[in-house]
Amino acid sequence: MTSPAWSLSGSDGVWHSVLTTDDDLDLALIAESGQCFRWEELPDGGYGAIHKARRLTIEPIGPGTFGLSCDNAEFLDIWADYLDLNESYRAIRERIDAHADPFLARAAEAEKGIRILRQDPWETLVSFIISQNRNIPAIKRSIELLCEKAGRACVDSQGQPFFAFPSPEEVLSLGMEGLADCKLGYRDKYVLAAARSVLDGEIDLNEVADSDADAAIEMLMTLYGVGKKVASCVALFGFHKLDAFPVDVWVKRVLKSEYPQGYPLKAYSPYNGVYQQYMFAFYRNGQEG
DNA sequence: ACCCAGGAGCTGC
DNA sequence: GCAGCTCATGGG
Repeated sequence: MTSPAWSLSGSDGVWHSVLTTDDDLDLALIAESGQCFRWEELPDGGYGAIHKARRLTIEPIGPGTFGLSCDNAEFLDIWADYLDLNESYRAIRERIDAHADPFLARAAEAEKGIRILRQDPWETLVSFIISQNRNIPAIKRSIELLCEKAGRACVDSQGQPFFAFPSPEEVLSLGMEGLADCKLGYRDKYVLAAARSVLDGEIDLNEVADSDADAAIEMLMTLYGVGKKVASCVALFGFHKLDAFPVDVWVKRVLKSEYPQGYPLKAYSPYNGVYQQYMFAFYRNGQEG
């Protein structure tokens, strides 16, 4: 390993800790990437990110510099891993050959700063089951309702209350009646079934974690209400299988318009999921840049 | 009013 | 097997 592309300093009088990095890190692009549903934009340009039973406030305060609401110890323990800071996304971008694939090069340049967060597998599974057939505001609303209804009440270091994502037990104990308040529509039975499958051991999330992208997707697809698209998203965002390549309507458009001869999945392994994120964002954001 | 978003479950080949 | 339907649901 080379030396990390990031470092921490102590309190600057305003923030508890300050992160400095020269790798790709754009909070707005991550928040809008569709991979996470519990990031909230704050009035001062920062973001509040909820992960398990913790909440981080992070705000850009200069080039490659970010103010943090946590201390160094918590950042090293939790958030450096969550933000996947030990992976160089610049290096992943630089593998793209701009002559061979000018479109991907353009997309990656326009969307550089996206990272694949290391989110909780169970939370990601339920979130993407909820996501099917819906837009992001609707997904966020349902997830918040589910957390309020079944998650543990928590308070962050600044005294702000929030709810943790409910465990499989907590979801199961809600039952169909409790889930009805979460505006899940017909997906309620899928969410309940996922909780049962995890608790029954019908699916072993640790085994999914130990598998490669294709095997992980296959296992996830055995769950009721989980098809290939949702399984690929869960593999990529919940199990950090960077080679998983979710195909949704936007990516279908990309493949049809930009790669009529076929997309070189083999050549881009094991980073297909990262490149998918650039292309997805580039098309969805209207191919600016 | 209308369009958008994935998966299940069916039909017909 | 697999292509092509229909259904269920909530938000913009």
